Amino acid sequence: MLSKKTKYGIKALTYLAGLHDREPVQIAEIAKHENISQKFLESILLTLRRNGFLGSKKGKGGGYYLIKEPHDIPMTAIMRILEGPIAMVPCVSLNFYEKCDDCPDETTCPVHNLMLKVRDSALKIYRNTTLADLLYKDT
Amino acid sequence: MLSKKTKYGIKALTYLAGLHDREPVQIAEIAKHENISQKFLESILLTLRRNGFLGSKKGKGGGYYLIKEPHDIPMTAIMRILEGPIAMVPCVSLNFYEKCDDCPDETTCPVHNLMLKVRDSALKIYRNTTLADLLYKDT
DNA sequence: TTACTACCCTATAGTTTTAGTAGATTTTTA
DNA sequence: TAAAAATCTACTAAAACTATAGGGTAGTAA
Repeated sequence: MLSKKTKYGIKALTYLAGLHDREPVQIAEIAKHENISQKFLESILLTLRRNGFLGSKKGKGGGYYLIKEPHDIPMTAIMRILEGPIAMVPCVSLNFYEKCDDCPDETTCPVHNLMLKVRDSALKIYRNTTLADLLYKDT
Repeated sequence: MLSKKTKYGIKALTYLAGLHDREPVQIAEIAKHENISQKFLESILLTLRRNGFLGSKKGKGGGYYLIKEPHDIPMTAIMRILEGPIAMVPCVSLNFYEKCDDCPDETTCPVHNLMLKVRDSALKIYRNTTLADLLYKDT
Protein backbone atom coordinates (compact mmCIF):
# COMPACT_ATOMS: atom_id res chain seq x y z
CA MET A 1 0.00 0.00 0.00
CA LEU A 2 1.10 3.47 -0.84
CA SER A 3 1.41 5.66 2.23
CA LYS A 4 -0.53 8.88 2.41
CA LYS A 5 2.77 10.63 2.79
CA THR A 6 3.79 9.59 -0.70
CA LYS A 7 0.35 10.17 -2.12
CA TYR A 8 0.16 13.68 -0.70
CA GLY A 9 3.71 14.41 -1.75
CA ILE A 10 3.01 13.47 -5.36
CA LYS A 11 -0.17 15.52 -5.37
CA ALA A 12 1.60 18.55 -3.98
CA LEU A 13 4.43 18.26 -6.48
CA THR A 14 1.97 17.87 -9.32
CA TYR A 15 0.06 20.90 -8.16
CA LEU A 16 3.21 22.99 -8.12
CA ALA A 17 4.28 21.66 -11.50
CA GLY A 18 0.95 22.62 -12.99
CA LEU A 19 1.23 26.28 -12.14
CA HIS A 20 2.30 28.78 -14.74
CA ASP A 21 5.15 30.35 -12.83
CA ARG A 22 7.52 29.17 -10.16
CA GLU A 23 6.51 31.69 -7.53
CA PRO A 24 6.37 30.46 -3.92
CA VAL A 25 3.09 28.82 -2.94
CA GLN A 26 2.02 28.64 0.66
CA ILE A 27 1.53 25.32 2.41
CA ALA A 28 -2.00 26.36 3.31
CA GLU A 29 -2.94 26.86 -0.33
CA ILE A 30 -1.64 23.47 -1.38
CA ALA A 31 -3.20 21.75 1.62
CA LYS A 32 -6.57 23.30 0.92
CA HIS A 33 -6.50 22.59 -2.79
CA GLU A 34 -5.56 18.97 -2.31
CA ASN A 35 -7.57 18.27 0.85
CA ILE A 36 -4.53 17.45 2.92
CA SER A 37 -3.89 18.00 6.61
CA GLN A 38 -1.75 21.11 6.64
CA LYS A 39 0.63 20.02 9.38
CA PHE A 40 1.19 16.66 7.76
CA LEU A 41 1.87 18.29 4.44
CA GLU A 42 4.28 20.64 6.16
CA SER A 43 6.60 17.80 7.08
CA ILE A 44 6.30 16.23 3.66
CA LEU A 45 7.26 19.43 1.86
CA LEU A 46 10.15 19.80 4.25
CA THR A 47 11.66 16.47 3.30
CA LEU A 48 11.10 17.29 -0.37
CA ARG A 49 13.02 20.49 0.15
CA ARG A 50 15.81 18.75 2.01
CA ASN A 51 16.14 16.33 -0.87
CA GLY A 52 16.49 18.97 -3.51
CA PHE A 53 13.07 18.94 -5.12
CA LEU A 54 11.73 22.14 -3.65
CA GLY A 55 12.97 25.56 -2.64
CA SER A 56 11.36 27.61 0.09
CA LYS A 57 11.01 31.18 1.15
CA LYS A 58 9.95 32.49 4.54
CA GLY A 59 7.94 35.54 5.42
CA LYS A 60 5.22 37.28 3.50
CA GLY A 61 4.94 36.05 -0.06
CA GLY A 62 6.85 32.98 0.97
CA GLY A 63 6.12 29.34 0.37
CA TYR A 64 7.43 26.40 -1.61
CA TYR A 65 8.37 26.24 -5.27
CA LEU A 66 9.78 23.66 -7.65
CA ILE A 67 13.52 23.81 -8.10
CA LYS A 68 13.84 21.49 -11.10
CA GLU A 69 11.88 21.19 -14.29
CA PRO A 70 9.04 18.66 -13.99
CA HIS A 71 10.33 16.59 -16.88
CA ASP A 72 13.64 16.22 -15.05
CA ILE A 73 12.02 14.59 -12.04
CA PRO A 74 11.50 10.85 -12.53
CA MET A 75 9.02 9.05 -10.32
CA THR A 76 11.78 6.76 -9.12
CA ALA A 77 13.32 9.67 -7.24
CA ILE A 78 10.08 10.76 -5.63
CA MET A 79 9.10 7.24 -4.66
CA ARG A 80 12.44 6.46 -3.09
CA ILE A 81 12.47 9.61 -1.02
CA LEU A 82 8.89 9.45 0.21
CA GLU A 83 7.95 5.79 0.08
CA GLY A 84 11.30 4.09 0.41
CA PRO A 85 12.18 0.99 -1.60
CA ILE A 86 10.31 0.30 -4.81
CA ALA A 87 10.83 -3.43 -4.38
CA MET A 88 8.35 -5.35 -2.29
CA VAL A 89 11.09 -7.35 -0.63
CA PRO A 90 14.41 -5.92 0.61
CA CYS A 91 16.37 -8.73 -1.03
CA VAL A 92 15.43 -7.48 -4.51
CA SER A 93 15.90 -3.79 -3.78
CA LEU A 94 18.48 -1.83 -5.73
CA ASN A 95 18.81 1.09 -3.33
CA PHE A 96 17.72 -0.48 -0.05
CA TYR A 97 19.13 -3.99 -0.34
CA GLU A 98 19.01 -6.24 2.67
CA LYS A 99 19.47 -9.96 3.02
CA CYS A 100 16.60 -12.07 4.31
CA ASP A 101 16.98 -13.78 7.69
CA ASP A 102 15.34 -16.92 6.47
CA CYS A 103 16.35 -17.89 2.93
CA PRO A 104 19.71 -19.65 2.69
CA ASP A 105 19.97 -18.96 -1.06
CA GLU A 106 18.42 -16.05 -2.88
CA THR A 107 18.80 -17.51 -6.33
CA THR A 108 16.54 -20.44 -5.51
CA CYS A 109 13.99 -18.50 -3.46
CA PRO A 110 10.62 -18.49 -5.21
CA VAL A 111 9.59 -15.22 -3.60
CA HIS A 112 12.83 -13.56 -4.59
CA ASN A 113 12.52 -14.47 -8.24
CA LEU A 114 8.88 -13.50 -8.47
CA MET A 115 9.41 -10.16 -6.76
CA LEU A 116 12.36 -9.48 -8.99
CA LYS A 117 10.01 -9.47 -11.96
CA VAL A 118 7.48 -7.32 -10.18
CA ARG A 119 10.17 -4.83 -9.22
CA ASP A 120 11.46 -4.64 -12.77
CA SER A 121 8.05 -3.91 -14.19
CA ALA A 122 7.35 -1.22 -11.62
CA LEU A 123 10.78 0.27 -12.09
CA LYS A 124 10.23 0.49 -15.80
CA ILE A 125 7.13 2.59 -15.26
CA TYR A 126 8.61 4.84 -12.61
CA ARG A 127 11.71 5.44 -14.70
CA ASN A 128 9.75 6.34 -17.78
CA THR A 129 7.37 8.64 -15.96
CA THR A 130 8.33 12.13 -14.88
CA LEU A 131 6.42 14.69 -12.91
CA ALA A 132 5.60 16.38 -16.19
CA ASP A 133 3.85 13.24 -17.43
CA LEU A 134 1.50 13.28 -14.48
CA LEU A 135 0.10 16.61 -15.60
CA TYR A 136 -1.54 15.21 -18.70
CA LYS A 137 -4.73 13.50 -17.67
CA ASP A 138 -5.11 11.00 -20.47
CA THR A 139 -2.87 8.19 -21.71
CA MET B 1 6.39 -4.04 1.33
CA LEU B 2 5.39 -7.66 1.21
CA SER B 3 4.28 -8.95 4.59
CA LYS B 4 6.01 -11.94 6.06
CA LYS B 5 2.65 -13.61 6.11
CA THR B 6 2.53 -13.60 2.33
CA LYS B 7 6.17 -14.44 1.99
CA TYR B 8 5.89 -17.42 4.31
CA GLY B 9 2.68 -18.50 2.66
CA ILE B 10 4.25 -18.58 -0.77
CA LYS B 11 7.25 -20.45 0.55
CA ALA B 12 5.07 -23.02 2.24
CA LEU B 13 2.96 -23.53 -0.85
CA THR B 14 6.03 -23.86 -3.01
CA TYR B 15 7.49 -26.39 -0.63
CA LEU B 16 4.34 -28.50 -0.78
CA ALA B 17 4.18 -28.17 -4.55
CA GLY B 18 7.73 -29.39 -4.89
CA LEU B 19 7.11 -32.69 -3.15
CA HIS B 20 6.59 -35.85 -5.12
CA ASP B 21 3.33 -36.91 -3.61
CA ARG B 22 0.42 -35.14 -1.99
CA GLU B 23 0.71 -36.79 1.37
CA PRO B 24 0.00 -34.63 4.43
CA VAL B 25 3.00 -32.67 5.70
CA GLN B 26 3.18 -31.45 9.28
CA ILE B 27 3.35 -27.76 10.07
CA ALA B 28 6.52 -28.37 12.05
CA GLU B 29 8.28 -29.84 9.04
CA ILE B 30 7.41 -26.91 6.80
CA ALA B 31 8.30 -24.40 9.48
CA LYS B 32 11.66 -26.00 10.07
CA HIS B 33 12.51 -26.35 6.41
CA GLU B 34 11.63 -22.74 5.61
CA ASN B 35 12.85 -21.15 8.84
CA ILE B 36 9.44 -19.87 9.82
CA SER B 37 7.91 -19.36 13.24
CA GLN B 38 5.72 -22.40 13.64
CA LYS B 39 2.86 -20.63 15.36
CA PHE B 40 2.76 -17.93 12.72
CA LEU B 41 2.82 -20.48 9.94
CA GLU B 42 -0.03 -22.30 11.65
CA SER B 43 -2.39 -19.39 11.12
CA ILE B 44 -1.19 -18.86 7.57
CA LEU B 45 -1.83 -22.44 6.56
CA LEU B 46 -5.23 -22.25 8.20
CA THR B 47 -6.33 -19.35 6.02
CA LEU B 48 -4.94 -21.13 2.98
CA ARG B 49 -7.04 -24.12 3.85
CA ARG B 50 -10.14 -22.04 4.45
CA ASN B 51 -9.68 -20.49 1.03
CA GLY B 52 -9.48 -23.77 -0.79
CA PHE B 53 -5.77 -24.07 -1.46
CA LEU B 54 -4.95 -26.71 1.09
CA GLY B 55 -6.53 -29.74 2.66
CA SER B 56 -5.68 -30.95 6.13
CA LYS B 57 -5.76 -34.07 8.19
CA LYS B 58 -5.58 -34.35 11.97
CA GLY B 59 -3.95 -36.95 14.14
CA LYS B 60 -0.91 -39.09 13.49
CA GLY B 61 0.30 -38.86 9.94
CA GLY B 62 -1.74 -35.69 9.57
CA GLY B 63 -0.76 -32.35 8.17
CA TYR B 64 -1.45 -30.12 5.19
CA TYR B 65 -1.45 -30.99 1.52
CA LEU B 66 -2.15 -29.22 -1.74
CA ILE B 67 -5.69 -29.58 -3.02
CA LYS B 68 -5.20 -28.18 -6.53
CA GLU B 69 -2.55 -28.67 -9.12
CA PRO B 70 0.24 -26.08 -8.85
CA HIS B 71 -0.27 -24.90 -12.41
CA ASP B 72 -3.89 -24.16 -11.59
CA ILE B 73 -2.97 -21.72 -8.83
CA PRO B 74 -2.21 -18.26 -10.18
CA MET B 75 -0.27 -15.84 -8.01
CA THR B 76 -3.15 -13.38 -8.15
CA ALA B 77 -5.20 -15.74 -5.99
CA ILE B 78 -2.47 -16.25 -3.43
CA MET B 79 -1.63 -12.56 -3.24
CA ARG B 80 -5.21 -11.48 -2.76
CA ILE B 81 -5.84 -13.98 0.01
CA LEU B 82 -2.65 -13.38 1.95
CA GLU B 83 -1.56 -9.84 1.09
CA GLY B 84 -4.85 -8.25 0.14
CA PRO B 85 -5.14 -5.83 -2.77
CA ILE B 86 -2.54 -5.98 -5.51
CA ALA B 87 -3.03 -2.29 -6.23
CA MET B 88 -1.03 0.21 -4.20
CA VAL B 89 -4.05 2.48 -3.82
CA PRO B 90 -7.60 1.29 -3.07
CA CYS B 91 -9.04 3.50 -5.81
CA VAL B 92 -7.35 1.40 -8.51
CA SER B 93 -8.08 -1.96 -6.96
CA LEU B 94 -10.20 -4.45 -8.86
CA ASN B 95 -11.17 -6.63 -5.93
CA PHE B 96 -10.83 -4.21 -3.02
CA TYR B 97 -12.02 -0.97 -4.56
CA GLU B 98 -12.54 2.02 -2.30
CA LYS B 99 -12.96 5.68 -3.09
CA CYS B 100 -10.41 8.16 -1.77
CA ASP B 101 -11.52 10.70 0.82
CA ASP B 102 -9.55 13.47 -0.78
CA CYS B 103 -9.67 13.38 -4.58
CA PRO B 104 -12.82 14.91 -6.10
CA ASP B 105 -12.20 13.23 -9.46
CA GLU B 106 -10.34 9.98 -10.01
CA THR B 107 -9.85 10.45 -13.71
CA THR B 108 -7.77 13.57 -13.21
CA CYS B 109 -5.84 12.34 -10.17
CA PRO B 110 -2.14 11.97 -10.99
CA VAL B 111 -1.63 9.31 -8.35
CA HIS B 112 -4.59 7.33 -9.59
CA ASN B 113 -3.40 7.24 -13.17
CA LEU B 114 0.15 6.36 -12.26
CA MET B 115 -0.87 3.60 -9.90
CA LEU B 116 -3.23 2.23 -12.51
CA LYS B 117 -0.25 1.52 -14.72
CA VAL B 118 1.71 0.01 -11.87
CA ARG B 119 -1.19 -2.22 -10.96
CA ASP B 120 -1.61 -3.40 -14.52
CA SER B 121 2.01 -4.36 -14.85
CA ALA B 122 1.99 -6.25 -11.57
CA LEU B 123 -1.28 -7.92 -12.43
CA LYS B 124 0.12 -9.10 -15.71
CA ILE B 125 2.93 -10.88 -13.91
CA TYR B 126 0.80 -12.40 -11.19
CA ARG B 127 -1.74 -13.64 -13.71
CA ASN B 128 0.88 -15.27 -15.87
CA THR B 129 2.67 -16.92 -13.00
CA THR B 130 1.37 -20.02 -11.27
CA LEU B 131 2.67 -21.88 -8.29
CA ALA B 132 4.17 -24.38 -10.70
CA ASP B 133 6.27 -21.64 -12.28
CA LEU B 134 7.87 -20.81 -8.96
CA LEU B 135 9.36 -24.29 -8.79
CA TYR B 136 11.73 -23.74 -11.64
CA LYS B 137 14.66 -21.75 -10.38
CA ASP B 138 15.78 -20.04 -13.55
CA THR B 139 13.97 -17.77 -16.02
C1' DT C 1 -6.72 -44.96 25.58
C1' DT C 2 -2.79 -42.58 24.33
C1' DA C 3 -0.10 -40.02 21.41
C1' DC C 4 -0.27 -37.02 17.71
C1' DT C 5 -1.69 -33.19 15.16
C1' DA C 6 -4.52 -29.61 13.35
C1' DC C 7 -7.73 -26.09 15.20
C1' DC C 8 -9.09 -22.00 17.75
C1' DC C 9 -8.84 -17.99 20.76
C1' DT C 10 -6.44 -14.58 23.17
C1' DA C 11 -2.90 -11.52 24.31
C1' DT C 12 1.08 -8.62 23.44
C1' DA C 13 5.35 -6.36 22.19
C1' DG C 14 6.95 -3.78 18.58
C1' DT C 15 6.74 -0.90 14.66
C1' DT C 16 4.74 2.27 11.39
C1' DT C 17 1.52 5.61 10.05
C1' DT C 18 -0.74 9.77 10.51
C1' DA C 19 -1.19 13.15 12.34
C1' DG C 20 -1.62 17.22 16.41
C1' DT C 21 0.65 20.76 19.66
C1' DA C 22 3.71 24.31 20.78
C1' DG C 23 6.84 27.23 19.81
C1' DA C 24 11.30 29.06 17.40
C1' DT C 25 13.17 31.32 13.40
C1' DT C 26 13.42 34.13 9.39
C1' DT C 27 11.66 37.59 6.22
C1' DT C 28 8.80 41.30 4.84
C1' DT C 29 6.14 45.31 5.69
C1' DA C 30 4.44 49.32 8.11
C1' DT D 1 11.72 49.02 15.53
C1' DA D 2 7.60 46.34 15.86
C1' DA D 3 4.23 43.44 13.94
C1' DA D 4 2.79 40.11 10.78
C1' DA D 5 3.56 36.20 7.79
C1' DA D 6 5.37 32.27 6.84
C1' DT D 7 8.57 28.28 7.27
C1' DC D 8 11.13 25.29 10.48
C1' DT D 9 11.79 22.14 14.47
C1' DA D 10 10.82 19.02 18.09
C1' DC D 11 7.91 16.51 20.86
C1' DT D 12 3.89 13.77 21.59
C1' DA D 13 0.24 10.46 20.67
C1' DA D 14 -3.51 7.81 18.93
C1' DA D 15 -4.46 4.27 15.92
C1' DA D 16 -3.52 0.58 13.07
C1' DC D 17 -0.86 -3.11 11.68
C1' DT D 18 2.73 -6.97 12.16
C1' DA D 19 4.71 -10.83 13.88
C1' DT D 20 4.62 -13.86 17.39
C1' DA D 21 3.66 -16.64 21.76
C1' DG D 22 0.59 -19.40 24.95
C1' DG D 23 -2.64 -22.52 26.04
C1' DG D 24 -6.47 -25.15 25.46
C1' DT D 25 -9.84 -28.08 22.20
C1' DA D 26 -10.99 -31.62 19.08
C1' DG D 27 -10.45 -35.02 15.82
C1' DT D 28 -7.66 -39.28 14.20
C1' DA D 29 -4.80 -43.31 14.18
C1' DA D 30 -2.31 -47.00 16.46
